[in-house]
Amino acid sequence: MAEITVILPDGSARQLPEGATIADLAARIGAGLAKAALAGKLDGTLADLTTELKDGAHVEIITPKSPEALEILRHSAAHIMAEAIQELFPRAQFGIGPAIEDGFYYDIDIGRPVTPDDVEAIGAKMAEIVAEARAFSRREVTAAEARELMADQRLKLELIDEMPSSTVISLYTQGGFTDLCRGPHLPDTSRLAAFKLTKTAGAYWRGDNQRQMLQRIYGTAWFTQKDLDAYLHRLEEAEKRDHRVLGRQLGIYMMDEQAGVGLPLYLPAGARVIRTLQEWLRRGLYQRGYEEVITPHIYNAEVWKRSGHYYFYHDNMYFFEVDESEAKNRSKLSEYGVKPMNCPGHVLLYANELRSYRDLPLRFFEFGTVYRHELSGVVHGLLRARGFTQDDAHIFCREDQVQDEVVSILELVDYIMTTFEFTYSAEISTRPDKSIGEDDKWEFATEQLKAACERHGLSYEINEGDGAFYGPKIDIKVKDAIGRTWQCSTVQIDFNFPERFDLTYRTADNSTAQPWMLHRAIFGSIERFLGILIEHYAGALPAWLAPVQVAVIPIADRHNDYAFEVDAALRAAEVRSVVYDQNEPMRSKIAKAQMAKLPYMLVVGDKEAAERSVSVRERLAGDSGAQPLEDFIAAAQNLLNN
RNA sequence: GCCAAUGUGGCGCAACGGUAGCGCAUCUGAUUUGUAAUCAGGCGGUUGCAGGUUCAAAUCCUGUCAUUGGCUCCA
Repeated sequence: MAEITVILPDGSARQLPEGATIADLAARIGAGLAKAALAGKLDGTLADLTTELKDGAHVEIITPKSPEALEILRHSAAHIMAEAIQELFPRAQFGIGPAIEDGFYYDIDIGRPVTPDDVEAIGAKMAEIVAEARAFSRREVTAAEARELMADQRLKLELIDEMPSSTVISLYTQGGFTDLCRGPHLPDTSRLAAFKLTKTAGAYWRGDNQRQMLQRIYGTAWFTQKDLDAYLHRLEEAEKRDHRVLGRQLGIYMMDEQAGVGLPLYLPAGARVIRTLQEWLRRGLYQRGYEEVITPHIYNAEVWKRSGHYYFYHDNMYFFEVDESEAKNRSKLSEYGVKPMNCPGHVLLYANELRSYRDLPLRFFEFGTVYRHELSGVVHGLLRARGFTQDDAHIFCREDQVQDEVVSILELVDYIMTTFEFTYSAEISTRPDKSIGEDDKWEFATEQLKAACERHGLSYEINEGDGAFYGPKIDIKVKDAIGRTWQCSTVQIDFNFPERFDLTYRTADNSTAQPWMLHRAIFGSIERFLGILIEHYAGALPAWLAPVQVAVIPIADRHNDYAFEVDAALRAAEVRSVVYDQNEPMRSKIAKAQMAKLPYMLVVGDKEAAERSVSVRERLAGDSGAQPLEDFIAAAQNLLNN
């Protein structure tokens, strides 16, 4: 796109060549508000144009190759796709077709599913439209006129109906296709240089699962073919990092149809990593004044009724009945529910004894394995499973301690995320429509979260109405090595549980008060976090976390004895070591260790056996020469134990 | 749960109406290797499952289960 796009105060856009002047722009606008606003500022090029004009009016300048220009390109691509669909399926109904990250989509209804052949035909038709350089033109109509023009487009009519009848509606037309649209768009279809239709999917109209499912066609669009190729290459690279692929290659976990959907089984390497992560976090939590507890996996249904989960989440929990009568010919059925979270256990522990204000804050943590009957369509490897382990904690504290506790949680989050080289951002979610509790409590809790973020120097965005039903929360989103974001940590303030379970403590003046309760998880789900780590590091976990840290590689069979001696010494020093004693050339063993992404390889041959040394090869740095075995072990202990 | 696509030896793939083939891995033998893959031979599948069409089905149809990509959901 060689044009600068100027979006005028009325929302319409003009494209001018790079290097155009403000006078050129004024000439293109004709009479009207914008021209008046530009009066007296006609000197210079568009680059000199200030976006704030007279009387509060402003223009937006979109330069070539900017993110805004890319969005225009993609939005136009959606219109071009819609035009192609209309030509191929004249009776198609159109929903919405926006630009999205990396591309665009359009929701349509052609009375049947969209097949791969259809997609190919649509892509080919788009190429024709692009080749014909059909101009985009804008015009404005009243809602009534729009209704008339869109008379056979029931989905569009629905959109028009939702706008106030006084709204001026803008329409964009290219070729024979007209769409309701705010714009702006490309000057003509030939500017769509590089695009590809990527996938189809069903999507509910207006995102409402009670309504009709439309067919969604996704595409991606870029300024140049080179950009498109680079994008497709990026996708391939991301696929190679897929934790499900690497999880298999590295022997982390498996799934088995016999076990059930969304229930991973951890292989030795996976178990090692998970236990290492837990042990590391456990040490950090003890240092920070947390106490570990262990609570049941199942509870009598009465507990879930009291907490409200029995009613709120019944379909997403696993309930079962047990006959508890030990006498014959009698039955006494009890209902139990498998825990979908760890809160009730910690609440019961709190209520076990009379608490004093001096006891607070009380911080209970647990690696609690929970089960949630997630919809079959949402399970995804370790990232969304039906069984997973939370690094869960509940902090019971006085009102004046809430903010300090939140700050210290944020500090812990920072320590953990920094360890894994994640950058992260925060969102504060406020009261949803469907929620419980008094306004002043919500307000107090939300203010505490905001104040804690500010004290900690963490900027945040507000996610209006996205809190839990019982309280507001801070969500932490981490950004991985290839720029994707993942939701991990969460801090939630809760006043529902303390109320429902009558939690109290004795105050300094010997009265009774209700504690505040914080829920927090740092990893969120340990297995999910492991999945993210695998993708973040492309399977090459940091040495301290690697399931196997060292491969001892004997050059020939006669070096096996020494290799096992080295292995035993490493194991004695708590280094996770294996011997590659297969009857294979050393080079082949090295290749295998490299592919297993082991951090260290110790090559031992005649020379090493004679002088009791090891030749060290690092996974990334390569061969770094021989050193005495004791030296390597001493260094390894520092390096491999975080 | 909804829409679509896909299920072939442990893993990755081929055959797409004429009763399954390759690579890796595994096993056996040879080889004894100095920093990313030594050679040879062998084993292994009634093509997710259940029906149907056909002289003939991995291949076509129906159902079902699972996986994948989306949608909705995620306490």
